[in-house]
Amino acid sequence: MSNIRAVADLAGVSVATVSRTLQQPDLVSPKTRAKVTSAINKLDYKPNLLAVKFRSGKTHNIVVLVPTVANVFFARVIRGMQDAAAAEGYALLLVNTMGDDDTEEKYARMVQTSQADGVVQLRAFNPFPEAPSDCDELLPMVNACETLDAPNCPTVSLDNRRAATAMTEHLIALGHSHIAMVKGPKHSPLTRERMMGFKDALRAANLQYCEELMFAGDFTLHSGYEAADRLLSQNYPISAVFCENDEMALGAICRFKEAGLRVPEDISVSGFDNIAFANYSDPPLTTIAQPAEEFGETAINLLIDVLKGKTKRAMKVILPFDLVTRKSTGPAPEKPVNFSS
Amino acid sequence: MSNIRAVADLAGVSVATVSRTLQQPDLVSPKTRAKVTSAINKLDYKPNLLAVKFRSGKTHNIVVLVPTVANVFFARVIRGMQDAAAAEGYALLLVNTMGDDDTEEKYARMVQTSQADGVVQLRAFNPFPEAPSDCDELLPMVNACETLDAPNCPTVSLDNRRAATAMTEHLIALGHSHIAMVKGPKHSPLTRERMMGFKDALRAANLQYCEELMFAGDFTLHSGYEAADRLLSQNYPISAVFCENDEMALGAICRFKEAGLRVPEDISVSGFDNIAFANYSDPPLTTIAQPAEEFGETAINLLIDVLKGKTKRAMKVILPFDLVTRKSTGPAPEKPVNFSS
DNA sequence: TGTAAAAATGTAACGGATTACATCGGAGTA
DNA sequence: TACTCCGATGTAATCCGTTACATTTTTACA
Repeated sequence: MSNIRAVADLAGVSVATVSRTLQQPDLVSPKTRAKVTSAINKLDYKPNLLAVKFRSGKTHNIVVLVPTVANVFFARVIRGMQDAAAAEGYALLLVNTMGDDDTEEKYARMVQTSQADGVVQLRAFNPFPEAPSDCDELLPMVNACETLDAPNCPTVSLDNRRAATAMTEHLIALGHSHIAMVKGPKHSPLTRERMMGFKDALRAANLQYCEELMFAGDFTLHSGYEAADRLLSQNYPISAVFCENDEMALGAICRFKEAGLRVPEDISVSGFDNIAFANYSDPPLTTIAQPAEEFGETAINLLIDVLKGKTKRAMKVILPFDLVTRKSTGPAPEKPVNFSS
Repeated sequence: MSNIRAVADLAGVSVATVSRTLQQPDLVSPKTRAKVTSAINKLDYKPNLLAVKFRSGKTHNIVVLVPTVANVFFARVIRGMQDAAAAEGYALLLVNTMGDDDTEEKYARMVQTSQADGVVQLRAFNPFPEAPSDCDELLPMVNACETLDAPNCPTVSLDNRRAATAMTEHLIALGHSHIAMVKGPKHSPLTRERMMGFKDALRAANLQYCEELMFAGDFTLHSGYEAADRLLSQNYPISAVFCENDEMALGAICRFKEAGLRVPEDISVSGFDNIAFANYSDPPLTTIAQPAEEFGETAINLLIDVLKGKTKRAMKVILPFDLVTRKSTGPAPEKPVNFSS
């Protein structure tokens, strides 16, 4: 691999001139510039960016911690991030962390070892354990989608609570009063917020919240299927199920159909996220649309502001949601089915 | 950020000793080692990996060019790659290229600019345009999933042709003789190979291949839906549709149901890939299972062999497939429906 | 105790590009 | 002609670890 000295020799100039030809061409006379350019081409010279980044201390890399790239919603967020990053000359290093704390810490350490300038974290976990969470200085990190409770880290999130309220109100308006919920992972803030919104709506409608109607899941198709299975074998009558994401809703619908139930005639099912499959399922899914690409764009732009020192305080951005009603929710049946009977 | 010299000063030793303490501790006496370690902790010293990599010329980074991380199949391949890479101490830099040639060339250039050691390419495109494709020297690249026709690049692929034959034979065995195909992108080798396999099976069964029954798609849900739409408005009778991936199959099923057709009673539909949704759709999808994680592992291991100079010739690995029969395919109806009539 | 061998540690060159500062030469002006 | 100024170019320090080689210390054994 040829280096800048080889180019300088061939062109009969100093290395400084070669560097300037590439970085600030207007400081170099046209004649010299031509000689250098020709030497560069002849040698097929490519600057060693590792050296450049080492010297300058700026990598223009951003590490993105993604719980699962398999999640269709995250895939959209990633697309948004890529556009924003490309526009600012940053490269994205995606890491599929499987939600593992150690993996996230390991990759976040790329910042401390000068391999990346900042981190976008899509999960509510602080991968910089030693960093003081009090407000001294901003972390080189932005948190998106799930809300991390850290005052020194900008955040982009949805108003999950209100969104869950809107969905629940939709179900209540259809006449449902026995509503179950399939929740996400226990420690996810998303789950907490969406559950609060769910309770808000129940309370406002004078409906009773019932712990037995809450079913655990983990955002996968399979866990939705299993939750529906447990739901079918318990004693409370239920006419609607609010799932905390689309994958679980689709898994649940699958199980209900196996049991001979019709969606939405016998039971209404709703999701959250509005993934592509939601529009092609049978029936198409009522869900909450999130501006996924915008999440990504906003996160990257916030991070770049932090990296450039433009921001002093950690911004908390909240993006709007949209209730998308399709065919998986409908009027409550006369009398909610009591499955186990 | 403290550096190795600061540590050396605090510990009262030379930088070489600090370096050795970290790299080859057994060359350092226990007493010195203790002093150095304590200094490292006191200063919270983290070696600048950019400097390390710059000096050593090895980055231990692998760039992975992924057409779309949104594709559920690729997500599984990525997981396999991560396991294999982690085991060998390599970090994966995932790039969502959107199948764009320029983006791929740009990121592949990370190898030439010393920012990465090698590339895994999941698409049939050579992102090193200037590299001679004749056999002189192996490219620092491995090609997986789609088969790139480059003699100097190791490849991991499925026997797509035989897999397509197996699927077609399955349909023929169910009595179908009017079989349509929803294809992938025109220039994808996958499409070419699967179509050849499709034709092989038709020929072997003395069935006529008919160009009018081939519908274009691009591997998205929507394109499957649209292909089904076109299929419904043409003149040939059809009793089965072989879709080149699961997303398109699910999109097609959606459209067929809208048209009031029953799957599989009126029309059988099959997919390819066996993504998670395939098992939770209505009806569950008959498809070809690919060992996705194994694709990833094999690709990484082949690449590391190349990077370490262990391999001289470009290996061509072919992984096995598995026909998974579910409920979306069934016996051919007495008389295939002619839709437009 | 002396000497050779082995172990521990230090010195300094090195990798590739950037950039502050130094130098040189030519244009412009009095 | 002499002097100033500016544009163009060169010199060399610098970023931070690694490592070949040199030097010092310790160990082992005659």
